[in-house]
Amino acid sequence: MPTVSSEELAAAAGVNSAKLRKDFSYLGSYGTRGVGYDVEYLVYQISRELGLTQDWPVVIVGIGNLGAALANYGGFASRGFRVAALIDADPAMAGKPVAGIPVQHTDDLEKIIKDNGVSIGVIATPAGAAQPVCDRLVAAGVTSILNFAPTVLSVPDGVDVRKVDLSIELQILAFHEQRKAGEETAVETAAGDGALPAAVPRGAVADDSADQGPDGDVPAVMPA
Amino acid sequence: MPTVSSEELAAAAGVNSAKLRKDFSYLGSYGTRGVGYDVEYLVYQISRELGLTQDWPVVIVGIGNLGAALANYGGFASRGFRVAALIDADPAMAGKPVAGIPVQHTDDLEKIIKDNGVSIGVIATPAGAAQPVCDRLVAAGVTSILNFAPTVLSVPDGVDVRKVDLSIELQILAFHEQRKAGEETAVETAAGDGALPAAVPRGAVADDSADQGPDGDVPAVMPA
DNA sequence: ATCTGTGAATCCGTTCACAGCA
DNA sequence: TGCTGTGAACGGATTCACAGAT
Repeated sequence: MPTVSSEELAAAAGVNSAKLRKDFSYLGSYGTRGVGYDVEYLVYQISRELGLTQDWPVVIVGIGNLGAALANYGGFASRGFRVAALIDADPAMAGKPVAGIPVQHTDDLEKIIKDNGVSIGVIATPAGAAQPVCDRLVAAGVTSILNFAPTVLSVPDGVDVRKVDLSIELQILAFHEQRKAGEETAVETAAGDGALPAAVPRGAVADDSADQGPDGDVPAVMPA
Repeated sequence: MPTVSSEELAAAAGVNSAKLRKDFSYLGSYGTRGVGYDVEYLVYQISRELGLTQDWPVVIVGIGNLGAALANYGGFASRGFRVAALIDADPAMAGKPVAGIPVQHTDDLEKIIKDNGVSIGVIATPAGAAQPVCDRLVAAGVTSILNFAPTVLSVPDGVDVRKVDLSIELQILAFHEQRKAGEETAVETAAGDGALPAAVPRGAVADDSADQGPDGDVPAVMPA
């Protein structure tokens, strides 16, 4: 398939074709009227815009189960990420290879960051260690942090943090699950008060919309 | 602190106080004019609405590094989730305890689901195994699936899927990182063409806004 | 005839601003 | 006086609809 129409792509992505065309138009005019988009060219342009054509060295700090899972995760390499180093505070881990990469000790964190020109760090430590590790990463020059620890990190301006809370995704599922259950029996919302005025406009569950995944149909209020 | 104002909560959450009040109002009138919201009561009401007061048994299928990390994750229990079973296809794993729970073999999947009344399943298998596992979970009665495998699952109507792609969060960071770098030197966007018309309205990076985490400032187009 | 690119219209979430209650 | 609850105003994002290109 050398070419795709906005219609086809939109269906695959679960969005309106006009939106897709408008979004693409912000990147430039990469389509051909009457034909569609050249797949290979489009992939290249989007990859470039997203930064996938660059090489991003990352370090993973905290090599427990999760850190090891991340180190082994195949999806990184294919997206332009290179695991430059694994770092752990446990001296017993030092030198032990995980996913083919020897674990290094936290003592050398600053040197590792600088030697590899790392600007993105992944924190997979226990909650207590996260903020100190974060501070050291930032001091050493890291400006983007992916945080898996269940803590909200504070960082100076100019540093990006994204927090991944594995249980939030489950919560979202449970929330919908609860609604599905509530559908069968009439209301039965709670104890005292009457039925809710409107609560969550409804739709999310039934309106399938190939959504899968973070972003979308999530209430905005909810502290990070 | 027995009571909070919408102003305080809004500041903590990084949103506008009017939005917070309006959102809360969808759940009912749980505040007191001139005073604020009773913290304990509010926590209870929100917990109930989100389904945190219920007990949600979940199964985790695929006990590799990631599955083990999830099984050990402390955040689940505190949010009302209970890991009812761990399931893996490797016979050698069977019986071995992970996070204090013995791993069971895939052969017993259907029975496990039914015996425990599980409606939420977590898939942490390799990509190839995900769809078959998903099909079996759904056939056995699971109606919500959290998918960590790098595959888009197809499920019948009425089943919710959320896909967590660990590398997407990294991509988002890299995207911002790229923009930060581009800021210093003038344009230098790419090779051939001129500057982009508008691309991503700008703001996301500088406008801190205690954002941390999924949802928010993510381009909507991007197939799950 | 087909499918892109985009101004115009529309929709919807956010914010304003204030009436109402404690 | 202080702060909630909410109708009305606003503004950005989505969708419509069609001119323009192949």
